[in-house]
Amino acid sequence: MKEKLELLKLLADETRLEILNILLKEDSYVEKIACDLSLTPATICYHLKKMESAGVVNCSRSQFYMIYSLNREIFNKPLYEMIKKDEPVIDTEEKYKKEVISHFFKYGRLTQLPTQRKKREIVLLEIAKEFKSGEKYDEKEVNEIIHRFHEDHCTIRREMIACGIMAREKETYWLL
Amino acid sequence: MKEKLELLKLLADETRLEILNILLKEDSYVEKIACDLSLTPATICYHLKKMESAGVVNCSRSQFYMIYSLNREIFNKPLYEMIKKDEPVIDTEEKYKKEVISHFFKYGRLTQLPTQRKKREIVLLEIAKEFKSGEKYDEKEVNEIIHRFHEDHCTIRREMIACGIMAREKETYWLL
DNA sequence: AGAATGATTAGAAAGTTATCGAATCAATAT
DNA sequence: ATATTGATTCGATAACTTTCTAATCATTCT
Repeated sequence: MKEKLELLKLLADETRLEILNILLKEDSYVEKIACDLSLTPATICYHLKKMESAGVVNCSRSQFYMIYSLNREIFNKPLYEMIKKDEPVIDTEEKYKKEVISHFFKYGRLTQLPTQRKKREIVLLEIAKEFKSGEKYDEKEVNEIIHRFHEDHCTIRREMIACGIMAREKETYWLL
Repeated sequence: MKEKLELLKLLADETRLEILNILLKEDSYVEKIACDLSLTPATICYHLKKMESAGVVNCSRSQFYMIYSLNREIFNKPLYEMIKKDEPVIDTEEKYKKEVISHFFKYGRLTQLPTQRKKREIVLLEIAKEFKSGEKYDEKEVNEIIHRFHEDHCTIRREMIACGIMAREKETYWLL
């Protein structure tokens, strides 16, 4: 998206449009363009460098001169393509997680602990979001939090440890 | 050309692109857009009015709200169309004149006086360019000038009068 | 090597534009 | 009528961009 905006900004300048129209006819070089447009070479150089770094023009040295040429492919897109925001990339993994979660949770409660290991992990990680990373919890606190999701807090607590989501030492639990 | 530049300038702004993408999804109104983008209504209004006057969006009132919508046709052009300078309009009349002139003149001399009235007039007007408007010429001078184009200066001089390109009073000639 | 030529960069000045808060306008509802 | 709600306009400010001059760089020619 950012790149599209940059390209539009490049094109939205009278001098640069003039330069592009010159290059549309034939390749040219800094001094010549400067002369054509009655501007200083410094100014033309400024614009050409800007456009070069955006890939709009290319340049190559020939003897004394830096010959600039158009990268014409860029202009084939319809204008529509230039304004349309790219869709946020759909992460299939993320999508799958959402499906699993919406399948096993109803009204914020876990309906049943999945038997498939992968799904179970997703569900447990969802519950684990209720714990703060770095904080210590005693067993009673852990049970209370888990209980908000499901009756059988013992099984789930045990699974948390088994999956390596939480760790325990004596009576203290924390997120890994 | 100017209009194209104006349109490009309109599109080359992050906020306006955001607004356009909102309108791409559905029509909306000032306050809503302002809220979506975390900007003040004044700012959104500024952009919308700018785009409206360029014909990019349309607006219509509905109850309390000014509903803005996209004018989608604008975005169908390829980007190429946006940068290319419009060709200077080819005047077919002018083109025809050039053809006639290049057909009847060789190396600056009139090869033959066209018989077709229209063509004859074009040729005569071409010769008439050698005379200064507002200046008086005697017959000798007129003949001399015409002679540069053709042997038969008498016929041509007479035709000049007949076609209403020059006028004569006694021995004096002038351009009309 | 050094002179010449064209390109590039840096820094400064001038112009343009996006944004906001405040004031005003326009339509609706009480 | 008057209060309310949303839209618009105005004036000020801050940020950005174009352009220039002057200095520097890179290549070619003598």
